[in-house]
Amino acid sequence: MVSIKDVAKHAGVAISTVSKVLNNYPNVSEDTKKKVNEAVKELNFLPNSVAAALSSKQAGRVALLINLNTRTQAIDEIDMRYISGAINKAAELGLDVNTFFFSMFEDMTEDEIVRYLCSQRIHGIIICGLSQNDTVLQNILRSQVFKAVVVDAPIVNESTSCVSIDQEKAQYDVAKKTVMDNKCKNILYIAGKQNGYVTEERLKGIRRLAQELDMDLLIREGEFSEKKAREITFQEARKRDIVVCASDLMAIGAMRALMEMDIFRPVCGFDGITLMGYAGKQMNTVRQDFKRIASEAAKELKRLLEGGDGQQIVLDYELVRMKYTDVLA
Amino acid sequence: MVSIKDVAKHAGVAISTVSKVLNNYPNVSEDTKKKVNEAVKELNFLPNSVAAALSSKQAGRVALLINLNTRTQAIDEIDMRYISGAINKAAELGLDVNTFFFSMFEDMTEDEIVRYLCSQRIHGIIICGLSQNDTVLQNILRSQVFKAVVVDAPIVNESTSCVSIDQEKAQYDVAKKTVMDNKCKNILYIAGKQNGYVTEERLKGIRRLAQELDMDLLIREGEFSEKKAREITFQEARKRDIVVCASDLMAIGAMRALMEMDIFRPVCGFDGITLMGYAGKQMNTVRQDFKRIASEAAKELKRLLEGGDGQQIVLDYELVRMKYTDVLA
DNA sequence: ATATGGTTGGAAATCGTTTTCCTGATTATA
DNA sequence: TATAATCAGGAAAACGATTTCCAACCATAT
Repeated sequence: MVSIKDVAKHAGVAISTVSKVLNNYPNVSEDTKKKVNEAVKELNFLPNSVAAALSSKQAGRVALLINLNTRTQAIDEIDMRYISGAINKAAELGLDVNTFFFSMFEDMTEDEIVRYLCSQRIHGIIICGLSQNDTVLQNILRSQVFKAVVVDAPIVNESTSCVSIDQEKAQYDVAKKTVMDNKCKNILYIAGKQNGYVTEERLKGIRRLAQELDMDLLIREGEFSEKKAREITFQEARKRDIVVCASDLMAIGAMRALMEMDIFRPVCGFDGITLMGYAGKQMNTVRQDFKRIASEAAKELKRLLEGGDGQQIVLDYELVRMKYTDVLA
Repeated sequence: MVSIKDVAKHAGVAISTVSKVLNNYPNVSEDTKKKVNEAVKELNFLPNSVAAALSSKQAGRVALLINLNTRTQAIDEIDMRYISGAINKAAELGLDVNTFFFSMFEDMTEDEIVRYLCSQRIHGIIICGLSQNDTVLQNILRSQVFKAVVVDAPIVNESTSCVSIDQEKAQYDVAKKTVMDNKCKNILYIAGKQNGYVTEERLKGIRRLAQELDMDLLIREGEFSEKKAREITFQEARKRDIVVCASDLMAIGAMRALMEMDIFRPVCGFDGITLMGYAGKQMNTVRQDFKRIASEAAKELKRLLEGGDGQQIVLDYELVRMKYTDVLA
């Protein structure tokens, strides 16, 4: 393997000069720059990133922590968007990404996790799917050992940023649109899982809507489960004008139940996953651009690593109506 | 950051001794081992993996190359299983994994890709989704610069292994079962994409079946597209007893078409993705354990990196019948 | 002609390990 | 008892970059 030393010899300059050229330092004449660059070309030299990392100590190594949804593979799509968004952007920014899953740390203590990540020379992390009761990771973030960007959890401090859409407003918007279009008088809301940040925000949204329109609002906890939503729908939907769900998966469960009950109720979901196209009937939902979210997270992490302060980033969403022909495009 | 030097000083031994203890070398007395381990504990020392990698040169760094399906996010599930399977296993084996997507290399030449991976100090790669006409990557494999394991492509040489199920037999099996159960006389086969390895193998399988049972076989190319399969079904299914598809996604397209035509034909798919549960009707399919496939690939790569020779690995599959209630479990 | 200041490029230290020798000391063998 | 063989542990040279510091050089101002 050809090293910087070989390049230096071949170009007839010192090692340090080569390094300077490679890293665009000032104080190098155009002349020597050219000599070095030629030598690099001729010898087919590529810098050893490991050595560079060791030497410069700012490795730019980043961990992508994904809380793989274990509930159903039907929504792998979301995790996949997170992963591809983060990895692509990070590569573009010259960050070296290692992907991990929460499950790997399941039975580790805070200390062990920190030690493990440190031994991997991780300096920054992107966290997708952190739940409010995951105290272990929360403590790690609080300790500020790492620069971090959290998706969909409201954690901001000196070295931690978060990125998300406005969950409250999105829930309000999609429900309002559906209610208006269908002239509903009361609402069945199938919420997410207790204590989750997005669950709470979306609840606020639907409550605001109900209050504003002076509608009766029945809230049941669906735990983001298709099955649970299905059951709740069987129990409650007859007496209700609309079923608003805190996730697409639950919306699908609700819709199938309604079809089996052979009654019509408008249903709206949240997320905008492809599976919505297969639900049998059209539904309104909030399309989140998960790829963009992760990509922004990567960008933000880069900023933090370069010394920026933590902040909250809020991204757009889109109200859409999903049907089978969409997925055929 | 506390280094091996500090540990050595604290334990009253030489740096090399600490290193030996850490790496379980022989020729260290229990006594000094204990001293060193205590020092490690007390100082909360964790080895710098970057320095270790630089020094030992056998970084064990591995690239996971995923050819993200761009067709539809409905089958992200497959890529996700590949990723989680490979990453989890690799972590367990102590391999350091970097995930890349084919799209990143789209407009790079062979040389550039090799150079890029080398600069990342990648020694081994796992490739998922390599197509037969991707000559760039094929050449890289042929050049044997890297140890590699390829999923679903029959490439074996000194430093390359492949892992896959027996595609031919699986297609034969699932089609035979469906044909038998429904007493069909002729077959509409919706094939994959021309020149693909799995496409060819599955074709062999269905041909063998047709020949063996002396059935008429109409083959149309579905290109793994739901839409295409849908169109083909509209055109051809009326005159046929069964629709055998080379992928679940196509099977879903076919099934929806049949439902719209309001005729019944048995349909069978291939892959075993969750989406099958949402198709509306039950279908037979071949369940591939993608996670296991990737996990075996990681294990095999480790073996190659340790000097083993390339080989072909064939894994099991399972015939299943998928329905909506399955996905609710 | 000398002092001053700004470029340019090289020498050498450094990052934190691994690994190769090498030296004593201890044990086994003849 | 002499000699060989084994073993524990240390010194120092890698690994391949980055970075600091310094010397040499040139131009400009005095």
